[in-house]
Parts: sequence; structure tokens; C-alpha cells
Amino acid sequence: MLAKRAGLKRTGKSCRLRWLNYLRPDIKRGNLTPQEQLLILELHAKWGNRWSKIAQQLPGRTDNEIKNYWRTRVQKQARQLNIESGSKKFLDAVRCFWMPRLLQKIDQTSSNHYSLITMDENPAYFSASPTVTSLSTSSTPVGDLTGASNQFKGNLSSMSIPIIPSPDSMKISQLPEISEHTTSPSNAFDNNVYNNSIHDSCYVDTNSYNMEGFNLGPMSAIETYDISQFDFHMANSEWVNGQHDRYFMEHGYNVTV
DNA sequence: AAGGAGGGCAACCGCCTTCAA
DNA sequence: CTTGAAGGCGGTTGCCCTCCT
Repeated sequence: MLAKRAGLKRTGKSCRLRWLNYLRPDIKRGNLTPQEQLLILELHAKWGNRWSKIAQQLPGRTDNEIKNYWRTRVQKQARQLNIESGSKKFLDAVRCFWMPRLLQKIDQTSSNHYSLITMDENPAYFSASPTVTSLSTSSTPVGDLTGASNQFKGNLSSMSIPIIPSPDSMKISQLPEISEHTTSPSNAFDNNVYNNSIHDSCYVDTNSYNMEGFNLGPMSAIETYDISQFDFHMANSEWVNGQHDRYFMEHGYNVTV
């Protein structure tokens, strides 16, 4: 009726879509925030391509927008790495690199200081493990990963999630460098090291956020891989701290301010 | 400055479901 | 119960803009 009466050269269905995806007053403009991106990654792991369902969890975002984000950003990165999206490698890349990266970005855009104590329940991509394994970016082993450390009582950057290759302990320096292959897709994920370690599983140590002597800088394990090619299109953050709290609380993190 | 390439995103397509007549 | 219109949703297309040469 609207299409007819307005004299639009559109079908009713087209009008409806135009309204839903663009004209609606509650539509949120601008790039997806790191928090939203993280949530999308997590929910996609849980629900797959259920864009409308995912969109329900992101107020002001449309299923179309989320779908476009996934196809143009996430899948693009997968292609550049010669990883089939949806494959186990792809999921590993998401949880081992992209999600921690996003967490770091969240930290950087957050004005509050947090200390992540434990994860009682892990986000969908993370598999919980009590395993504590050495991980190093240099020839210096990480060593003792237990005990409290003020190092992890700073801001969220200390929330670096120790991505731990398993089952065998190994130094991150043994892992293949991707940075040399930023222009041509890397097959680094296909080599034996990857297949034998990260590919199998990436553990998130649930007990290692307050570790004495854990001398890795935040995200250092991640930075060993040059993932600068992963463009997450960081937006001007509309992050408010209440949401920040809520997100981590809802996902099983204990957050103290 | 021009034009080609690639990316982002709104719009469209097609299939399935729902609902009212 | 049937049928057709409308809604819902995932996949795809094409336009427009930016960047690079």
C-alpha cells in the first residue's frame, strides 16, 4: 500500500527491506565496534549463518549489515590466508588471533581499567583448559605461569589470552611467520608446525591471568604472527563502560574495576 | 588527470514459512 | 483444506566510491 500510494517504483517488499535495513530510526551508523565484532565472531561460532538471530543481539545493527561484514571482512581474511571459511583452521584462526586482537582493541578503547581474574565460562570460540604451558616469543622461556602478579592488575591489555599450543609445549618462535606473506596468501597454516600444534587446539588458560613472572607483554604471542593484515575496521568506539562490564559478565568473565 | 581494480554496502533474488480469506 | 499475499531470511548482484598506477 505504501509503495502504491507513494508512487514509488518499488514493490512493497522492496520498501519493507529499505525500511528495515536503512530507514529505521534506530539503525546504528558507522563501523562496527570491536565489541560488536567480537560478539559477531562469538555468535557466529554458536549459530552459524543465522544473521537475523545474530542481529537481534546487536541493537541497531541489521542482519544485512552483519552478513556483509562477515563476507567482506572475515571471509576475506580467510581467503588471504588460504583458509576455507568455516573450516577448523578458520575457527582456530578466529579464536587464536582475531578474537584476542579484538580484546586488545577493546582494551585500548576503554577508559576504565580492568583486571580479568578468571573465566568461569569461556566464550564460544575458546576451549577451556587448566593446562599451563610455556609460551615464548623469544629464546627466553616463559617459565612459571602461576602465582599472582601485579602485572595483570592493570588495564585490559593485561587480559592477553595466553594462547597455548597443545598438547605439546612449544615456543611461539617455532611457529611460522606469516608476516612475510602479507601480499600473497600464506600457506603457513598448512605446515607441520601448525598442524601439530595450533591447529589441534588453542587453549585459553583459565588460571593464568595473575601469574608471577609471566613476562610476556600483552598480546606478545599474538604479535609474533604479524596479523597487521587483519583489518578489523576499528570504529570510533561508542563503547560505554557499562556495556563493557555487561559483556564480559554475561560471558563468564569476572571483571573487577 | 584518467582509467582500471577492488572494496563496501544497499538492494535484489529466490525459496521457505506464516497467516488470513 | 486450499491458496495467494506478505513476511522472513540467506545468498548474490551491481552500483558507487576510493585507491593505485
